[in-house]
Amino acid sequence: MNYDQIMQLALERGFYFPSCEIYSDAQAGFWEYGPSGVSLKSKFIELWRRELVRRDRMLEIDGSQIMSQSVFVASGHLSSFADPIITCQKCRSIFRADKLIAEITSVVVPESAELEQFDKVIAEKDVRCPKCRGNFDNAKKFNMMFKVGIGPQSEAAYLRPETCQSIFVDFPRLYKTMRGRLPIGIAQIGKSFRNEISPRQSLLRLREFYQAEIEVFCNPDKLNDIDGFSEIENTEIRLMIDDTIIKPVTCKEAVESGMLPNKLVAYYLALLVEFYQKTGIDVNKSRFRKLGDKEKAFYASVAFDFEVETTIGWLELVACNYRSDYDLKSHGNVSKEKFEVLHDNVKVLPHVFELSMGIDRSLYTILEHNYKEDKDNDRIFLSLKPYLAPIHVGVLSLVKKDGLAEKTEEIFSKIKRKYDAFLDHSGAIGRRYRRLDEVGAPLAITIDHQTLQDDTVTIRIRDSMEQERIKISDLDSHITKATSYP
RNA sequence: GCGGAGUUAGUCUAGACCGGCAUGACGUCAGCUUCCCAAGCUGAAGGCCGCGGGUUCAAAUCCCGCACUCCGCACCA
Repeated sequence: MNYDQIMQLALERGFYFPSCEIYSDAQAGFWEYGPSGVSLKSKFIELWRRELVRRDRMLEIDGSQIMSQSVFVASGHLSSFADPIITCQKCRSIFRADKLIAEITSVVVPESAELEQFDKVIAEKDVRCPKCRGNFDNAKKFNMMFKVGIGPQSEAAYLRPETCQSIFVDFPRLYKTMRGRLPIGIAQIGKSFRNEISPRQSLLRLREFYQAEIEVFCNPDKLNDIDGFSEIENTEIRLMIDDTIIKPVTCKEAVESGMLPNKLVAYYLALLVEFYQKTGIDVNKSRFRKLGDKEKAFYASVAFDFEVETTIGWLELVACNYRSDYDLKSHGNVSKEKFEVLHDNVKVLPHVFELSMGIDRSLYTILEHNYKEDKDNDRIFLSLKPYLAPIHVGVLSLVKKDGLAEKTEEIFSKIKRKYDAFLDHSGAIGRRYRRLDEVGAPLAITIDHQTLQDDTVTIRIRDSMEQERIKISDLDSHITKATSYP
């Protein structure tokens, strides 16, 4: 399977498609989820809640997507999330001002300097376009945040570039009112917005995208004091340090050998792997890659990317950043709010370990890793985990006549509220099975002539194509058993 | 943003060099038939050929601009 086949399936079966596609001014980097995509996404999120939020007793919030300017002054995004750029007047090529100046003149102007400083150096040293020798326009800041104007005065605010800022901002209230105790995870699912220069590859690089973020607030002096560590100490993760080889190690070994800095980090990396295993992504094709200093985000002191292998290369699904006290300290300074909490009768400013998950990319990977070409049976099917399948069960009449259609509809209405069921009478039965296979429906029940006599139906299993006959009265428990979360 | 290649129905696609009724397949829908794995038959719907402009009696086709998609570069918390 490859990217194009997934794309075609996504378009044909209602997983996702370009936004505003009927208009020619549609912008790149915006995609919509269709019915199958929404269903898959909701189930993925429910699994995330089960395996991370509830398992670790995290607090989940739902914050605003538009946040005030001060938030991003404090977070550093206004200065650090923007690149100083210069445009060649002649060939319109764009360069990073600081990098080009450093390269040509060896004068170092910091990235966050005032724009006039770049212009000054460019004029003094006669810096010209390396491609065409043209002169440059004045330097500009390209900020990846979308700015919005609030109210009639258009006061500056921004669409959040990451969901975690509301978690930091809300931390004092949550900690007080929810009886917080370190370490504590606060989680959020929602949209983030980044003005990417060149969005690419549908769900993989979007300007508006879903994140599932977890910020673990912890006492920096107690990073090896983790209650649940024994639960995961034998969980195997695949670590890549120094961009060399991927080494499968248990979490216990990783901490003891110093590959991971502490038990807290190991614990959450393990939860992540256990979660992804249950999504049906092949974790044997995954790695935690330790980032070098140049690659890390401006706020991170230690960072691991959880990456998976796909047909278009390694894909980052989760950024795991040890943000230390960077965020709470700066929000404390800018807002004057107190972020210290009492832990074992000592006042501490918590540190933060972050798991920032890209949902859209995860969903793409689920599709790709589960896309199966079954040449023997001339079919394509998605071997999705039954609890993630957009449709749990197809409800089919073998033929429409002889009262079978009516009986089928009767059975369908009995289960349609509880399961994602799909009713289908039209065409040959084999064709209807194939359609269900392509959206990954794990089960199909078929109503035939025998149903009218003894109230039994056949139930077909997607992966094996085998069928068994069960009583209608057992249908509910059978489907529940087959489609419930692990 | 730069360079390259593209954009024709839900999906894939012929036609473009050489301007003249937009082709085929799959899929979809209805009916017949069959009755447990994409069978067959009949019929139907679905396109301002990415958008805008220009040349022309006439543009999917030639020219210009733009948008989008893909590849490479750059960028990427």
